[in-house]
Amino acid sequence: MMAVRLQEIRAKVFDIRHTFESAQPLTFYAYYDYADRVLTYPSSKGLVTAVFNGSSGNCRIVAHSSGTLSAKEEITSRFRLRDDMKKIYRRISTDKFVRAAIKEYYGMRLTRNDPWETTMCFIVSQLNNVKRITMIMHNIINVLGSPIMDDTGVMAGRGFPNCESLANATEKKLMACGAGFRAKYLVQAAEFCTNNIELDKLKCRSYGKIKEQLMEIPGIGDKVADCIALMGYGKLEAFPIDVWIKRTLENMYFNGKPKKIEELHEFAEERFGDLAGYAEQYIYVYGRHMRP
DNA sequence: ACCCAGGCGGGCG
DNA sequence: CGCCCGCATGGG
Repeated sequence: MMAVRLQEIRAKVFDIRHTFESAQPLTFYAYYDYADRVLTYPSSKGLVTAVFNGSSGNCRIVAHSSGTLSAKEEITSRFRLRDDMKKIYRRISTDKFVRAAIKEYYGMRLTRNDPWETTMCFIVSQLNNVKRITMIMHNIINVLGSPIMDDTGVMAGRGFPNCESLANATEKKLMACGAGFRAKYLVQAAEFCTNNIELDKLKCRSYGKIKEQLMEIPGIGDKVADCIALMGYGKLEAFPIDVWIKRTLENMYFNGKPKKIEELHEFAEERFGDLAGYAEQYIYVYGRHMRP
């Protein structure tokens, strides 16, 4: 029996529950036990497990992972624990509404995710709900994912299938996973990425360039491209505008008057600048919480 | 039975 | 261009 190497991380202004409930890619394929506070998820290099303890924004994390991966670095990066939340809150607290959202969801972080996984997650998300998105992602992983071994060589789970695997999967197989009309987009996007573009190589590009490239991929439009830029590439200036954000912005800032997506992008950029993505995530969860 | 869900692509005026 | 429609499917 091999000794499991545990690593400890301490973080301020971090709430795993708020983060996990905020409908980011992790929500769709990780497993979080609310009673035991244990999070388990497959990453590209192995299976990661972490236990979260703490309250009022102070968090103590004990993590370990299979393979060569450093659990500490993985968790720190995945949950953006190097971000200075106090500073971010100061910057985006432009009004009462955002301040209330921060108070309600204090410690919620944006997460960093693999660009390809994020792409699939948000194609699946269109005209869909979180519960079903989660179900579909799990099905895709179980049917097409590659095995991940634990330290003793036993299969502990499956990792997200790469774009070649999905390009070779049939639309029918993805329909069987519950993807519905999005199955076609998933296969087309996988084929496109296999043949025309290497998503990891976009990491060093600017937000604008990344969004432009992503929108070349079939099944990806303005909103999904911004989600991928934000949560897959960590571009904090991205501001995805879905029906909820649109409705909330119109209600909170425009007296309920309908606005075009383009106008709302300009509004967000001007108001929240290069931290618009954080503002969006707080407005999103709070807007849904306040459901009209 | 109906309506909705973190949109997108295609077709039409 | 801008607008409108269909798209699969499970849960309220």
